[in-house]
Amino acid sequence: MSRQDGSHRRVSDPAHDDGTATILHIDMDAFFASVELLARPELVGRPVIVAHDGPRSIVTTATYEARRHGVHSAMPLAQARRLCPRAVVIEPHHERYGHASRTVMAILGRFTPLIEQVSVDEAFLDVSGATRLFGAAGAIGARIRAEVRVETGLVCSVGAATTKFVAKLASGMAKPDGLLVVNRDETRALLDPLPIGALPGVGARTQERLRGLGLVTVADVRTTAPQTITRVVGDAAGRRLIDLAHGRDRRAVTPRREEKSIGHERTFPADLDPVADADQLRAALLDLAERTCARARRHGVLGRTVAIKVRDAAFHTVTRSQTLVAPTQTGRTVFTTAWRLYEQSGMADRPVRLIGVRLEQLTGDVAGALWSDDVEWQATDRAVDAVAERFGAGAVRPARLLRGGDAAAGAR
DNA sequence: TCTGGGGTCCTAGGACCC
DNA sequence: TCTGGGGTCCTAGGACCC
Repeated sequence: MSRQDGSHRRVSDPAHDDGTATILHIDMDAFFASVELLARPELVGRPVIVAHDGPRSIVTTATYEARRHGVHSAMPLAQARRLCPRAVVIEPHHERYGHASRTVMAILGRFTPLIEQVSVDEAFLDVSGATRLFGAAGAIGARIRAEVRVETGLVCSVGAATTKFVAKLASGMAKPDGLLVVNRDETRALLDPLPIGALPGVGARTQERLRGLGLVTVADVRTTAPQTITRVVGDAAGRRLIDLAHGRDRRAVTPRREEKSIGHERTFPADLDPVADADQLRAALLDLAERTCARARRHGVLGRTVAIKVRDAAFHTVTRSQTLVAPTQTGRTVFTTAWRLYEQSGMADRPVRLIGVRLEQLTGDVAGALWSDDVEWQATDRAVDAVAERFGAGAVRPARLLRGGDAAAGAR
């Protein structure tokens, strides 16, 4: 293994890279926070937290200065503030992240078309066909890091290995601002001592269950009888875990994956009373349905199943879904279905903390929509989309949302 | 400490069909 | 009259990831 670490200006040893690593994982460091610092350079070196500032917010990203105080992603903002009172909290700007992300992905595209973007700040590259032009994976990783830094002012870490899983592991170990190449014959030695939580798919629950079997490290998983493991974590998960523990991971880098569902959800700043705040609740659900469908239309997909999610004051969460006779991308239809599901959910008499809508079973078959009974709304939706395109989303909104006014808008 | 919002995948039971 | 097994679809919930 060879590590290039920005802070020490150590250059990775090209002789170490034996060419067996052909998959790269690129992961931006503290992405949202770093993008914000580009616009606020005076904050560089200070603890910075990116979070929407609400009573129930969580930390989206924190700079390493803030992380040193124990702040991390998904932590309640209130707690983060206690841990690091001096931290500057910045409101997220998703358009900026999207823009930076596209710039980074374009840089990656110079090396291979085989790019699988996992999220705004993360991607896998299969460079097996690019080494003749650009050298081994380690060399490509180093170039990517340099070009990203020069052209965006942002820092990323890169892992290279023979499989996706190990490449991702390597980028994580290289952080911050590093590069790590793991050759094939180094894989087992790297994996064996790691805690089982390092395996993708092993979260808190699974870790607990495996610990109940006395399994602590990846080596433990590798050397345990498969049935023992599948018995506690299920068939599919168990088999995958064992494979990963052996360093086996046949998942290919797949450039475009089709989306399976689209949805929106909202947590209210304070719980809504099902009776007194019924209008607000309806307005919120309609807004979520409209936004979900606007996105579906933009993506050219329809959903056959409408699903809702309701979370009560006690954080108890329930989902309900209904499959329609014909797929839809019409806000009105999704809203009516969703509202009915809510009323029948058994949650309709309790204070609501969160409500959400999701379109599932997506199909690109627009012809299917001709059979649906919401034809008359389709023209309206198209008109709304056209105005939104010219004047920005929110220029046209259903009357119900205006009436309830800024209660609904303010909940965002 | 008090828990966001966007998703994916898996499991399990029941309905229904052959 | 009671009882198969397999396959597919639908629904609910849970775990997990970024």
